[in-house]
Amino acid sequence: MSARYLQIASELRLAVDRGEYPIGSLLPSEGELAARYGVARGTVRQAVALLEREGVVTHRQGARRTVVGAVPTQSFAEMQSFSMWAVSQGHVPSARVLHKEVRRVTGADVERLNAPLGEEVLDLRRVRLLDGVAVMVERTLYAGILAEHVLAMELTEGSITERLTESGFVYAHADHRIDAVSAGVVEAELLGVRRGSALLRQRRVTTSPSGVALEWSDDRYRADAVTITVRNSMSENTLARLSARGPGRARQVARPGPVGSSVGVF
Amino acid sequence: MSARYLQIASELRLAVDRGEYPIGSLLPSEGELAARYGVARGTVRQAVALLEREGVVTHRQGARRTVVGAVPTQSFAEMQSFSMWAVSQGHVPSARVLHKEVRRVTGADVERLNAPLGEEVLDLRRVRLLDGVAVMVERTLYAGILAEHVLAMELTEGSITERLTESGFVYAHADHRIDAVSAGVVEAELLGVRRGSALLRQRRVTTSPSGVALEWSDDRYRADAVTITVRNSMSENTLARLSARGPGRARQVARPGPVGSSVGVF
DNA sequence: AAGTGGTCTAGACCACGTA
DNA sequence: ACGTGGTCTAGACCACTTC
Repeated sequence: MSARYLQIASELRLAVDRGEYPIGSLLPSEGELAARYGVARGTVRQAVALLEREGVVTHRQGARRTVVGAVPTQSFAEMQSFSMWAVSQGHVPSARVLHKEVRRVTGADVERLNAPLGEEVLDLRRVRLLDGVAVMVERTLYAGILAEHVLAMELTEGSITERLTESGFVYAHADHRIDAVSAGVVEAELLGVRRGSALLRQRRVTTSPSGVALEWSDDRYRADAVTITVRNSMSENTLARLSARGPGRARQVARPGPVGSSVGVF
Repeated sequence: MSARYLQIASELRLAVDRGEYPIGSLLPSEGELAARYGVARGTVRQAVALLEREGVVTHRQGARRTVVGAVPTQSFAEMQSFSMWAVSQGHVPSARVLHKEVRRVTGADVERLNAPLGEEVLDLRRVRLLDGVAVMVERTLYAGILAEHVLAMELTEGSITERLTESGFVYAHADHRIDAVSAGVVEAELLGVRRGSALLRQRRVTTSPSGVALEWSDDRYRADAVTITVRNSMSENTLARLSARGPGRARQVARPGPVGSSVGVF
């Protein structure tokens, strides 16, 4: 049986979805909820803290919590895996392999993917399709410990992440860097768009619970295929906006180079 | 004086930055920290929970927490305000006003900005500059209650958000939708890039603690000017990836339209 | 088996918002 | 002034990891 505070959070979440607590209305007080569910106030606080992190309610010290609505956040796994995401959205995902190679991390990888120089990795490049339409080109470097597992898999369908999870690898953390790039010749061809058109790029480093990096990836989406959403709040911010040419304190944006040029071969 | 758990979190964060707890090392146990700081274990748990949400440490039930490193997250205010962000990064922000008008929300706004039809708003469009270079075009709709305050301000420098905060308006929540678009003729001209080149678009709805929307905005950055970063974890996810043409369950991506076309007049 | 984090209790006092 | 959330205590038991 799951923890009591998770049950309470679920019940409250459902009640919000059902419209029992309409958007803009106030949640009952912690004391009242504690009495209603027969638990200590601390347990209720765990439940509402969870809803707050999910963006369902807000807090203002001294006043009751306000319902701000249900949010379309996804599980960590769905954010990590294109396949799992696609299935959860009712689409049929697939892939076409472009390149597959075990090698060591080079200088170019360090810059592009933040991967540590010299590490042995599996370099996998694929085109990803949604209901048969190419929407993304991805390049993923899998850490050495994952390489043999991935190499043994069918790579054109199903979720690599899901199968790695079943093999006992746990993904715990991910850092995402999101920006826009222009499609190069190769990408334009693969995605069926014009050269130079806008792509949404998501670069990601995923780590295990003990902090070991498992994957470095560079995904480039057709601009019309996806939108990434983030919700943040005063009490909770995992977002940052960075100058593209270095983390601040410098004048590096003072004279930007030409924009709209090709980003080269993917 | 700030809360004890915040002090403890700060001390631990500094200790990590100083290298006292190197990346990959284990944090002392909760019991030990409680003894060291002379507080109850619950207080220590509040502190480490904060560090966990910030992405500094991970958790694994039964094992000590692992240090995964310091992260460049920004305050909520810095994410909300271009000016405050720029200053914090060591740049000089400024703005040029393109359009300023009090009017009612139209159908086009609803689609573009998720604003409620018919609401009275201040429509402000500006070009934003970093150290004198145009890097972003923004369109912001300010809720009626903010309009008179904003109209009374100097709009070419300084932070509107900051001044509204000083006037007592509190920003508590923000929903961000991030994608890539191609520069239209007007945007290309304003930003000094080629027509059709990639822009990073960030659309945002900001709400007060009581859930009332204060601002709807559409910011379009030169692709070479900024990167947005997000950190998420298994226990904490505020991220979602959406099909651009509706929230899933549909076949709407099956036959995407032409990509790379102009997005029209900003 | 021992250590550690996860959950929960029952109570206390303080800071803030509302009226 | 009162209600409500924010913080903190001291102790308990369980689930999981590690040895």
